[in-house]
Amino acid sequence: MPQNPSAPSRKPPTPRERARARTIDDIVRLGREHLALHGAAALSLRAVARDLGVVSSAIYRYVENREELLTLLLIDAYDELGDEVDAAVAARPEADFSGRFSALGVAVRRWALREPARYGLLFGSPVPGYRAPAERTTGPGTRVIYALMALLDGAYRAGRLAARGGQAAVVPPLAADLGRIRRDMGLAVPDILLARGALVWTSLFGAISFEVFGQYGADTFAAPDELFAHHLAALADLAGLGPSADPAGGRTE
Amino acid sequence: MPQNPSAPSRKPPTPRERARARTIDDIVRLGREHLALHGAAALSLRAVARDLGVVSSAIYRYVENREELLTLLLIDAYDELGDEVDAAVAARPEADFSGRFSALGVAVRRWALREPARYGLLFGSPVPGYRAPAERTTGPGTRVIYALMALLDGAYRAGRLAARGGQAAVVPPLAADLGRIRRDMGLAVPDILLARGALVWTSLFGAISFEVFGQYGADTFAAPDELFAHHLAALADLAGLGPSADPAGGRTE
DNA sequence: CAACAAATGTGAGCACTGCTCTTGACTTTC
DNA sequence: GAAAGTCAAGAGCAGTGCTCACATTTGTTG
Repeated sequence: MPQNPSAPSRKPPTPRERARARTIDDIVRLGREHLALHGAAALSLRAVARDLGVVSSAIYRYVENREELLTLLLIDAYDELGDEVDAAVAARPEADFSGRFSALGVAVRRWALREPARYGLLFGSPVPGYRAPAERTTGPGTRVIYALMALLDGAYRAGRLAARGGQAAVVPPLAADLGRIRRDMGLAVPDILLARGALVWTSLFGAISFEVFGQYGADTFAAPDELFAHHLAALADLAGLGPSADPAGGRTE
Repeated sequence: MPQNPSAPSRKPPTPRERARARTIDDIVRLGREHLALHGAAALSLRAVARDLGVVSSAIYRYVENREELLTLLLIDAYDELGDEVDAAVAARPEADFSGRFSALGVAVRRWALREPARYGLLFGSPVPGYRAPAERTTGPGTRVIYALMALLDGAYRAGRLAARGGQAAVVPPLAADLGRIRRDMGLAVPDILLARGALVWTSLFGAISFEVFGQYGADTFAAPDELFAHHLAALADLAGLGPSADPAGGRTE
């Protein structure tokens, strides 16, 4: 199955290759619909094959197995989330760090509430028996954290990021891959604030997860927009971005 | 199927009822093992029946369907987590609020890391097609948030909880069930700090979830104990518990 | 253009799942 | 002892992931 596009094969795509790519795109599109409708663990290759108008076994000509389709959908979702977050952040002035942070948080929440099942695939409990291949998912999977870290670094370089609060003196040990991100991006922000950034990152996703996965009774933590904006302002404060420069910056739209 | 124990039926349990209860306990125990081994979505009634040494259809004499078993396991997990958290909190002096908060966070994290699949059932993406019945799960499901809220309320009444940070003046709107908790518990702590408590609550679970569900590459947010303790101290600060009174309070064991 | 070979589609089949239903056996109660 | 209630067994249905032998389509090449 010669379909490795990473090797620099300069050949123009043959019609066969084009048809194949189009079919795979169709499969991913149909899979995305099923995912959004019924959740990750209920994704059925046979159902996708039916919708594709083909017998069930034919799917395996294009997708190795169910895991592979899940990986494709994982990358697809990461990319869409990353695109929306990047666009939302870029829409704010470069120097408006707290505004950009707020935009990032609002964009993640909006995408999560619009695509709960896909959000669950990315940030929920892992699909049983499925292990995301790191070499294919780390790239798109780290776009949002990269955006946040770039934001914090920019604010730090501009002198707009200040350590504050109780135990700033205690330098925390960074997690392995957090150190890797620091190196890869050449971050100038000190470890204390980077750890704060990681906490803010996980806190943001914690708040959103509680809202998206409403496990409890009805809506224990179904935060309305205003409460989320309030949380977001507190997180900006925690990150060191200080009391928000634009008090209305947390509005949803 | 007269098995409702909530009605005040004073009848002593007949041998049949005892045997039946024992069998259901066995099923829950086996289900717990399968859950811990293979995850929630992979829980199979047939497999449980095999382990029970009985034919597959016999399971349905004791458990209505797969959802019912999941509900039983959900309650089981909530209770175990609640017990451990309560015990950890009670082990600290009543007036040591930040110590109790730290103990709560450490207990949740320890349980989550020890029981990742069960943690995923409680706080991960919802199992497809399964909706937890509120009337049976809200009770055990709110034990930890109740413990946290009681902690904050006690600190507030003792004059040890202070609003701090930027936008303390902005009173956030509380989520529906958060207001219910406030009423049910007769909390004295003002809404601003209660909202902070909710943020701290979601942040705590966000940090733990990222660690338990290691979706990314290897261990992007596999926080070592020290980093988690650092986060916990920041969250205590955010909750208004002030800079930790016991700097070593965040230790794991 | 014809022939070939690769790519693609087909249908049967295996092992698994949740769940239902009928049948037979057993236990408690009257 | 008979009636009523309970339980286990096994067959069966519809669904799943996945494999394999076979048939068909299709692009390329002699």
